[in-house]
Amino acid sequence: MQAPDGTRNQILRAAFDTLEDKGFAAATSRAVAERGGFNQALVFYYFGSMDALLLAALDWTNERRLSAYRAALADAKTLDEVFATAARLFEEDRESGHVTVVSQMIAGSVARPELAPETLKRMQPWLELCEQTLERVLGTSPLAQALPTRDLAYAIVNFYLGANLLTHLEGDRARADELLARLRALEPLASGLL
Amino acid sequence: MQAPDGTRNQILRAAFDTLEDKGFAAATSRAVAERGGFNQALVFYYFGSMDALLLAALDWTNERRLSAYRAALADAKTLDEVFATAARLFEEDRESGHVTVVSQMIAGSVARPELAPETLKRMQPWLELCEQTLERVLGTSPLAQALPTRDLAYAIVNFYLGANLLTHLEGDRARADELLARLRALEPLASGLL
Amino acid sequence: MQAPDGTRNQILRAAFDTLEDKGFAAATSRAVAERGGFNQALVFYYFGSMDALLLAALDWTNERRLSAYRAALADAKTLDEVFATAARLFEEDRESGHVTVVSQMIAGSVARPELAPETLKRMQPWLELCEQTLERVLGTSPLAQALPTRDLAYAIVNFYLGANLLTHLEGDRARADELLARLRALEPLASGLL
Amino acid sequence: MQAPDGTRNQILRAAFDTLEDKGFAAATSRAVAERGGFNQALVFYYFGSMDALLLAALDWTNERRLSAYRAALADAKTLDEVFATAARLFEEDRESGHVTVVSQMIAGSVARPELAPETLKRMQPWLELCEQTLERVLGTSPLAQALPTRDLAYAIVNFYLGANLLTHLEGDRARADELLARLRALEPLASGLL
DNA sequence: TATGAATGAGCCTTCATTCAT
DNA sequence: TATGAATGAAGGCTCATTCAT
Repeated sequence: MQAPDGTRNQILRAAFDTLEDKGFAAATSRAVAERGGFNQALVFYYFGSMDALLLAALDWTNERRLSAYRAALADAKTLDEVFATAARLFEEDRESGHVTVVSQMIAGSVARPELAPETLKRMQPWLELCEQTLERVLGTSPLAQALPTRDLAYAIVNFYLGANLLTHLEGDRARADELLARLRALEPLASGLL
Repeated sequence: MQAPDGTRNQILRAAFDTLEDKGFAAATSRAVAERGGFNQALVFYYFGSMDALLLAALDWTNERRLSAYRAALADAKTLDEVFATAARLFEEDRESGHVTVVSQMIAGSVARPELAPETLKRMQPWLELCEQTLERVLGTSPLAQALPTRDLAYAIVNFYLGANLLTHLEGDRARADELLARLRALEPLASGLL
Repeated sequence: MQAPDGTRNQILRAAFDTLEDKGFAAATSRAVAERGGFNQALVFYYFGSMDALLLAALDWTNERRLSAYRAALADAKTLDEVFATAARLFEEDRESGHVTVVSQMIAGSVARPELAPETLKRMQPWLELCEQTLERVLGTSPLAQALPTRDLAYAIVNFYLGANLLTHLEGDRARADELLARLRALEPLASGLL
Repeated sequence: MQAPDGTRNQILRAAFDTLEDKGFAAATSRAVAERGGFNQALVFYYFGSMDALLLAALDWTNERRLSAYRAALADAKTLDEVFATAARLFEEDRESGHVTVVSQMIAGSVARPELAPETLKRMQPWLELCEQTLERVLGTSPLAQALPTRDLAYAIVNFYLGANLLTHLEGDRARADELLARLRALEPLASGLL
C-alpha cells in the first residue's frame, strides 16, 4: 500500500534532484543513479532513455506545482489576494527547486533539440494559467487594456525563469527576495490603476 | 598590425557560435574546432581548458556589447530615448546571439560550479550599466522611489534572460516581439509617471 | 495431451525465428522474448541460458528437417529421384529458414566456443544422411570411386552452407536459384557417368 | 620511414585477428584494442565506428588476397595450372585467416543489416575474378556449356565459404584437406572433358 | 508456471586533455 | 605556432542472468 511504484518514483525524485542541483549537463544516468542509490540500468528499465526520464521529471514537478497553483489561485479574487498567493507559491517553487528544473530543461533543450518541443509543450499550461488568472483579476481594467493579459502573462513567465537563473548563479536569494518585496509593495499602486 | 592573434579570435568566434546554436552542453572542444575549422588541440593551446575558452567567449561578446550599449546610451537623455535605444540594442543582441550565449553560460554554470563565480562577475557590469542608466533617466521621480533603480535594474536583466530562454524554446520570436512592442507602447505612460 | 509444453515450444519458435532473421549476434534473450511475446525471464526458466536455448532451437529445426529428409529420401532409389527430392527439400529448407539458422549457429560458434562442439555434434547426422544416400545411389559407380561418397557428402554440405550465407547477403535468391536449376540440368550427365 | 601509418595498420591487423579467432559477435572495440595492445578510443579516432573498422579490415585482407590471386592466376593458362595455383592460394587463405574473416563478416551482416550492402560489394571482385579465370580456362568447352562460368563461379565461391565455416567448427582441417586432395585428383578427368 | 524488478558487466562512443614533434 | 596521436574517464544504453513472489 504505502509505496506503489516505489522505485519509479525514487528515480523520478533522483532525476529531479540531480537536475536541480547539478544542472542539465551533469544530469547523467550515472549521476542520477548515484544520487538515488539505485542501479544505473534501472533508469533505462523504467524510462527507456535519459531524455524520457528528464521529461518525466519535468512532468512530475509540473503536475505537482500546477495543481498547487490552481488550487491556491482559485480562491484569489482580488489583485491583492493574487499577489499574496503568488508570492507564497513562488516561494515554494524556489524552495522545492521546481523553477530551477524548469529553467535547466529549457536551457538544455538547446543542446538537445529533440527535447525542445516536449519541453515547450510542458510550458503551455503555465502560460495559460497565468493568463487566465490575470484575466479574472484585471478584467477590462485600463491596465489590461494597456498591456493585454496574454502579453503580461508572457512577461511574467519570462521574468520568473530569468530570475531563477540569476538567483542560482548568485548562490543566494537576497537580491531576488528584495526585488520581490518591492514588487509586492507596489500592489496598492497597481490596484489603484484598476 | 595586420591580424594579431588571428587564430585566437577565430577560436573565440567559433566558441561563441557553438554556444549560441548548440548550447552549453554541446559546446565541446571538438564541436568548437569543427565549427571553426581548426585543430581541436588549439583550444587548449590558446585557452588551457574548455572552461577558460567559454569564459573568454563570454568576455568577448560582453565587451563588444557593453561598449555598444555604453556608447548608445550615453546620448540617451530622456526615458523616451532610452526606450528607443534599448529596443534597438536588444534587437541587435538577439540578432548576434549575445543573449543566448549569456543565458547558456549562466544555465551551464549549474553543471560546472567552477564557472559560476566567473560568470557572475561578468554579469555585474550589466547590472551596473542598467542601474546607472535608470538612475540618470528616472532620477528621483516617484517611479524610482516606488521601485528603486537597483531593483528595477535587476528585474530588467532577469526578464531579459528569461525572455531569451523561452524565445529559443519556441523557435520563433513572434511572441517576444509582440510583448516588446507592447512594452514600448507603454513608454508615454511611464514618462507620464515621472 | 492437449498442448504439453506449449510455452516451451513457443520460446523455441521465437528463438528460431530470431536467429533466422536477426542473426546470431542479435539473437538476445530480449529479442527472442519480444518476438514471441512472452516474458524475458522465461528463456532462463525453461532453458537455463541463451546458449542452451539456441542449441535447443537448432535441435528443434534439425529434428524436423532430418525426419523430413529421411522420409523423402527413403523412397528415392535412382540418382534422378534423389536429385528431384533433394531439390524439393532444399527449397523447403530455404523457405523455412532452416539453413540460415544452421549457418548462423556455426558462424556464431566462433564467438562462443562453448557452442562449437555442441553445434558440430548436431551437424553429424546430416553428413551421415548425405553419405548414406550417396552410397545407396552411387554405390560402386566410377563416380563414387573417383570421389568417395564421404568426401562428396562433405562437399555437398559445405556448398549448402555457403550458398545460404551468400544468398542471405544478396537479399534475394535469384542467383542461387539459377545455379540450382543449372545443377539439376546436369543430372542426366551425372547419371550417364554411373 | 619504416612504419608509416603504423598505428592504423596495427588496428587493422588487430581487427582482422580478432575477427578471425573470436568471430564477429566477439569482435568488440575492447577486444580489438586488447589484442593490439592499444587504447580502445583509437579505434574511433582512426575509423570512426566499429562497423567502419570491420569493413576496413575486410578491405585490407581483400586487397592483399585479391592481388595475390590475380598475380598468380595470370600465369595459369591450363586447367591444370589453375587447379594447382588455386589450391596453393586457397591454402594460403586458410593459413592467413582470410576466409574466416570473410565468412564472419557475411554471417555478421545478418545481425547488422547496415553492413550487408558493403560486405556484398566486397564480394563482387571475387565472383568476377573467379568467373574470368574460368572463362579463360574453360572457354567454350562442353563443360562451360553445361554449366556456364558465371554459375560455376558462384558455386565455387559458395563452396569456399561453406568449407570455411565447417572447418572452423571442426577445429581441424583434416577433412577439408582430404576433400581438397580428392578434388585435385579429379583434374585430369575434368581436363579430359574439355 | 510465470513475471516484474533488479544487477554488474560490458557495449560503442565521445569527452577534455596531454604530448611529442 | 600548430598538429596528429594518444589516453583514461565517462557518456547512454543493452546484455545475460537472478530472484522474490
